[in-house]
Amino acid sequence: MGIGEDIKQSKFKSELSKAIINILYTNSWLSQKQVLLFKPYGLTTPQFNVLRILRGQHPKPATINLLIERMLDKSSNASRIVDKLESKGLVARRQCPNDRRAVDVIITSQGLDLLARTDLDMDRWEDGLVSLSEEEARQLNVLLDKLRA
Amino acid sequence: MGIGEDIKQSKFKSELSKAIINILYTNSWLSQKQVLLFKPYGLTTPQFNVLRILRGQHPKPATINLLIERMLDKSSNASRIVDKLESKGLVARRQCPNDRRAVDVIITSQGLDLLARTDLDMDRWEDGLVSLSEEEARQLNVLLDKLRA
DNA sequence: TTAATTTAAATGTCGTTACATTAAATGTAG
DNA sequence: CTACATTTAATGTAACGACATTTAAATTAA
Repeated sequence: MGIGEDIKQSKFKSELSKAIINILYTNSWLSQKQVLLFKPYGLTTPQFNVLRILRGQHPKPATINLLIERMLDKSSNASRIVDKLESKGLVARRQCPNDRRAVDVIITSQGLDLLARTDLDMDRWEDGLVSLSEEEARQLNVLLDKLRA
Repeated sequence: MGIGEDIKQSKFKSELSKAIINILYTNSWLSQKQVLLFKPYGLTTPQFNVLRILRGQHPKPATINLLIERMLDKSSNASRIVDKLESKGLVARRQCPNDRRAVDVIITSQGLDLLARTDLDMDRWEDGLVSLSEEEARQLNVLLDKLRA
């Protein structure tokens, strides 16, 4: 179903303005699916994303600033997301030895375990999105990158 | 700049998983720009979207349910968005004559005026996104629609 | 070295979102 | 008709986000 039927809007000013709405709508569509995916693990999407960044760094720590820099949604509050993850024992905070202002955040083995379990679901979910070929996905990436240029 | 550099992630599991992240990231990029666009008019993005739906219906009214159905982000609370718009005099509520449970929401002339002024800014902003040709935007729409299929 | 500036993270706040519940009107089955 | 279920919108709430402020440490300049 095209974006037109999805939001019941029959005409658009241009393909570009349609594409902008299409991206916002597709984002909402994807996000909704992700929320459902993470919910059984007691994770919100931002929490999941932070955990993934920390796993990418592992065994090196990440500072809060590094988390902010890499988060998809820059506006969310990294400090409080780390609070939540820490209270669940999924990450640990330590004072950064080089710079006492900074905080080293590392993913715990519990955090790694949890992510490992979500991996299976994530893979299954992405495999379910068979509607795009690898080449089409590549093309989509090119166009999105170009849009932001 | 490609998504890889933007979020400092060098490798992705597949082009598809990269595309998913790319959509989420591009959404965040677009949303941020929209927030700045609407701010001078004292509108949030959901408020703006509801106003646009109401203008699309004008002079017919829309029920709350119709707004929910057409909103890009289904999870936001249409009733309270209408509260905000009503308190600013941009929309008006009337009881629906056919069904007394339902509420007819219409955009006021003030609301139409405000939207007319934002139109200029919206056009200018979209015209600023010259990075994609009409054909490329069309292709982007095809790929996004296909992804959601 | 001291004072001023910048940087990192945490916190306070206010509005919004997400989700469940409520209230009222309508629809439906017995 | 009556009772029960469904639908429509509004509301209560707890958590989250956006954004300014604060606190502490590091950097820079005088």
